[in-house]
This record gives sequence, C-alpha cells and structure tokens, in this order.
Amino acid sequence: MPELPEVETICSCLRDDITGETIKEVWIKKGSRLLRDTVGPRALKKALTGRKIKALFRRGKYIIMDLEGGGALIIHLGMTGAVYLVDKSDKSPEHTHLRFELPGKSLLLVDPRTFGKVVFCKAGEERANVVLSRLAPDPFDESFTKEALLDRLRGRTLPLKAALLDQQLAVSGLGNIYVDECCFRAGIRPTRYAGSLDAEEAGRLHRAIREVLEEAIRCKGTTIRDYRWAENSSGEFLEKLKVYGKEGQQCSCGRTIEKTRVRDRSTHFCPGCQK
DNA sequence: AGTAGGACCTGGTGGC
DNA sequence: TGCCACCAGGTCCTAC
Repeated sequence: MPELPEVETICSCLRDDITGETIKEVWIKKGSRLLRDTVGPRALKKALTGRKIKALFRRGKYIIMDLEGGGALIIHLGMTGAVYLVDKSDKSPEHTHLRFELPGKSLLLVDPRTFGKVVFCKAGEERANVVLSRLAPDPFDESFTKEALLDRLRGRTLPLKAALLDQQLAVSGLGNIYVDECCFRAGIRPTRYAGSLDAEEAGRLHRAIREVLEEAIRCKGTTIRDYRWAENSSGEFLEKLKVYGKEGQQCSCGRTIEKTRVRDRSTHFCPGCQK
C-alpha cells in the first residue's frame, strides 16, 4: 500500500531515468477506471504523445509528472498501484492501465484493484488541481511545524487516527500503517480525540512523524502484500514495524500489542507505551 | 462545517 | 480439490 515513503521511493528511483525523455507513444487500457476523473483516453493520448517529461516529484501520496511546455500528469496509486520501467520488448503484465513508450524503455502503471487514479492538468491549471490545492502540509514542508499540527488538531472531536488519515486536515502522506507507527513512537493512543493533545504531545507527534517517515524512506518503504517500489524489489521497513500487524505479540515494554478498529480501519497500539 | 459510515475493487486466505 | 465468505484500505460520497 503506497504511502508517502513508498511514493517517495518510486519517484527517486524513476527520476533520473525518465526526466528529459520524450513520450513517443501512449497506450491506455480500454475502459480503464483509473481515468474516471480526467479527460477521455483519446484526449489524454493526444495531450501526452510527443511531450517531454520535465520533472517527477511527490506531494503527499501523489506523484506529479510535469511536462515541458506546461501541463502535468497527477498519479495516485491507491492501494495496489505501481509505476515502473520495463524493457521495450517486455509484455505488459496483467492489470496494466497505462504504458508510455520512452526511448529505450517503457513506463508502466499497473493497478489490479483500481483504487488509484490518473488526472491530467492542462498548462496553467496544475496549481488549481482540486485535490492538490486542498492537501494538508507535506510532513517535510517547512510549514509543517509542531505549532501548526497542534493548531490543526485543536477542537477536533474525531479520533486522532482518523485525523491523521485525513489528507486535508493536519498532514498529508500518512496511511494506515504509518499512522499506527507514528502514534506508537509518539506514545499517544490513536483512539484519543484529536483535540485532546497538549502542546508537548503535539511536539512528540510532530517529531515522530518525521522520524518514522525518514527511516521508512531510507528503507525504501514497507512491503505488505502487493506493494513493490520497483519491479522485483521490495522495501525493508516491514522489519522495523513496532505495532502494525503485531497484535498479540509482546512490546519491548512487556505488554501485549492490541488491535482494535477505528472508523472501520484496523488500528494497532501498545497499552503500556501509549497513553 | 464537522463527523460518521458505507461504497468502490479484487487477490489472497482460511474454513468447510 | 473446490468453493466461498471475508479481509485488506485510500478516497469519495452521502447522511446527519
């Protein structure tokens, strides 16, 4: 499940290989659900063919491919999406939705469960994109401070877990796995009301979010089920998880990790370490 | 406006 | 062995 560290890893792996390259040809899966929120396949093909890739970067969990001369392709990988390069001679695997022919290589977007999506923004409309303009600060953005975090959570009556999963509320880029890990590192129960955090706790949470994500990026993400950061490679953060998927196991403090549900999402915490 | 909960989707898994 | 219910969760939609 691609969250911020996985998306960051994908971008940094692909960046050098595709920046400056021209999209020679575009193939789109017939009736692809990933295009449900953007222009039709014919228009998309026309908009991309012959264009040079100017930059590839990330905002929250979104991948943004800037095109030379304006315009951008915004990609969200949902739960099971993957973007990677293959040889030109390689066949597209099952569930390939998009294939760009680049000089010497092919760029694939593969997504079995089609929770992901692709949106094309015309020149000058990139900043106006509805999704991106509403996104909460990126955890590594200067504007993401402990004061801003406290401020955004203040007065909220929803569970902290739900607040951190909301990409528009306090911080963007966190998903189910990293929210649990960040709350554990901060020593705060994810079931608490978001507005109940004091300044000291918000400071701990702020630091935990940056530390956990930095470490996960160094590990090239977490591999659980279908996520791969590139073809035939997997992240190593799985081994560093402290609570996610560890229910019934012993925490280093001696207590047993518990699993509960918050807003219908599996939620893991240590009753000893997290108040 | 804030909050809650269901829908979407399909591969993998475990029970029978 | 085969079948099937169930689970995973990011985001969007609707209801209150």
